[in-house]
Amino acid sequence: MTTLRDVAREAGVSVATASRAINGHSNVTAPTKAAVLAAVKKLNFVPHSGARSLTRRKTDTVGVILPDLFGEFFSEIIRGIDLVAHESGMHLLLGNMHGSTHETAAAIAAMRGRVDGLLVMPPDVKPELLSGYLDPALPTVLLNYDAGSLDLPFVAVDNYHGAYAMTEALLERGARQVVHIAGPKHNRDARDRQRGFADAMAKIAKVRSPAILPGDFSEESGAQAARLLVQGRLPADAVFAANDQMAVGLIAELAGSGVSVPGDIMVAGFDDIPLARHLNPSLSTMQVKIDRLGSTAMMMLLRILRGETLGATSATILTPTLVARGTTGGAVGVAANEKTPVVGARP
Amino acid sequence: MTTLRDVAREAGVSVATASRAINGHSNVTAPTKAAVLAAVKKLNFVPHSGARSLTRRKTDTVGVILPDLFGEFFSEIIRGIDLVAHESGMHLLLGNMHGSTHETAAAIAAMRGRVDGLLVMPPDVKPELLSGYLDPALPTVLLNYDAGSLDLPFVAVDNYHGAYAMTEALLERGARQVVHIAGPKHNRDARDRQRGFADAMAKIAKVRSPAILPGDFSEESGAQAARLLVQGRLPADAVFAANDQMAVGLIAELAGSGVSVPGDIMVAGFDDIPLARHLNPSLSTMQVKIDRLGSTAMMMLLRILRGETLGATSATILTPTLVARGTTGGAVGVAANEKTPVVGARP
DNA sequence: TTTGTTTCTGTAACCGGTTACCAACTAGCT
DNA sequence: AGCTAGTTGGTAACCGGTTACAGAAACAAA
Repeated sequence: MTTLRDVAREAGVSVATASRAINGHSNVTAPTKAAVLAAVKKLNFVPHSGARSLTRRKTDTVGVILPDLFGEFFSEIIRGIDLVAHESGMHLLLGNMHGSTHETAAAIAAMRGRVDGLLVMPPDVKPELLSGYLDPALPTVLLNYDAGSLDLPFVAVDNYHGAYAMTEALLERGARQVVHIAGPKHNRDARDRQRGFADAMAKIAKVRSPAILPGDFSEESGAQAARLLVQGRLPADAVFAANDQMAVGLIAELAGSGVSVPGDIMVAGFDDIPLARHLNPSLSTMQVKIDRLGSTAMMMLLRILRGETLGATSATILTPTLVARGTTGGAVGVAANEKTPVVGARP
Repeated sequence: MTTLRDVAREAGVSVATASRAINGHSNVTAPTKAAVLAAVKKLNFVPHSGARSLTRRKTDTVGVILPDLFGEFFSEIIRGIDLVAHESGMHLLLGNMHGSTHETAAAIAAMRGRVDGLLVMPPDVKPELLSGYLDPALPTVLLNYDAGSLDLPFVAVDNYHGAYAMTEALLERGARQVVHIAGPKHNRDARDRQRGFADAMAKIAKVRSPAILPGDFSEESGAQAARLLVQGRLPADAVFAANDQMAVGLIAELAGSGVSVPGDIMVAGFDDIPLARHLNPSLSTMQVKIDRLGSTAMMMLLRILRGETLGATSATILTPTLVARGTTGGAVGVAANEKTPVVGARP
């Protein structure tokens, strides 16, 4: 393990000079600099980032704390973050709270001294608890979490208006009896989507208490909802699932029961997972550009780290866009402009 | 920012004692320890991991260097790694070479002093170059890369035998003229799969030079192969695509041209991406348990870090398993035991 | 009381860099 | 030559922890 002292000795200069030569400071003569760089090459010296960040009080790393790593949602977020981070020469330190609220505190604490800033996605953590975990001295941007009372910058998805818009679209397509499959009760996204649905039904269709079936975002819970629908003979001409996964399970089960989609029942989801466009018929859904969630948050964090103040942009809300496809009779098959992009080195 | 000295002063002890009390060393009296811990709580002290790892010469972090972050392949690898890392209290530092061979060196160098070990996936880097980039003092396990001459531990997928087995299965199903859609020329996985295909054709069907269409792992290149097939009137009763993505593109295009799958042509892929089972008909493929790739590599790295020697297990090869589904006439629809698992907090 | 042993705590060096501050040297000028 | 201004490079302190070593305190034995 060669250190800076080794390089300095080899080049016949002091450690200070060696450091300055390597970091391109001006006060080093050309020959001295050359000698140092030669020594660096000869000894194969690579600076020790840990030591460097200790003195510089900068790690060039941001911590990313996610509730889980399962599925394409998180990989897209990470990709979005990485895209921006990479441009600025930042590294990503991954922290995973593995679904446990308790581990959130540990994950955040473990980041101290390792990162310059934090990107945290704490879906199930109560705001008052969260603020206790966070270090006020460490710049933090929240992911997919409306900070509300806390005045922390955040990026979130407008689940409410997205659900409202989708419900509206279903009604416009002629649906009268729209059933909603809800997500987990404690989940904010799920609750907002349900509210958007209910409000749209009340305002537009003048339906006071629309049918809402329970679900937990899993495919299986979608299938279960389908069974309830069919066996319970619940009158419905459209189903709006709180996420695509459940819509997928629902459709498969409906097909098994001989119910035609969209002929008998229209179906809509939320998220636009890649699978959505490949279903037959393809799934209508609210498209959330998940990578944007990550890249936007990262950009905000970078601005904070540069000392800028965010002002109004400290609360960024991304609006999902409606994608009408086959399950609402909107389009059939895979549209030409909807191919998935080339996937780098994916074997 | 409270430091250990602050805590020591508050508790009226020396920094050494404070450090020992916090780290649970035995040689601290109960009252002293209590005083220190009280000070820790009062000042809200969190140890600075950067400083700590400098002296301990241990970072409790492993670097993960991937060629890209796009798609479910990488997220599954990361998840597999994290699963094992988390159990051992290890953190993950993400490095992305963004497809550029040149950046590989930079990404690896940037890890020095930040990590205890490295997990590297360098699909397009030549072995002789790679060994130049790597620091022999830093324990490293290669992902999805047969180290060959280099004697580095690695985990790889047996692409050759997987492709062989799939080709064999197609022939057993009655196919006579199997066409292969190859992956990128420079890609090792792609080449191995092609070899497996060609060898199976030669050995089993006694076909010397079977038809091989070019591809690049993208959906679009699968569609293009379909066009070649249909317009070029290439005689074929089965197509084996080097990955699922291409199979997906192929099937969509064939359907558009009125070719029935598996009626006119059987189709098989490789990887078993989640989409595969949801297609209609569902896609027959070689299942690669991608998360296992990551978790196996991480376990190997942990053993090295603990000072164990890997011996024979230093080269681990994962065998893909054949999943016969609809596109080879194997099964129709989604089998009951093939539902995707519940997806944590995915909104 | 003195000595030996054990147990606890403090001092200071160290991890591997960065950088403030100062000394030495060069060059330019009177 | 003598003096100042401007460079260049060295010494040493520092980042925030850990830990080897030594010294102090407590207690038992002689």
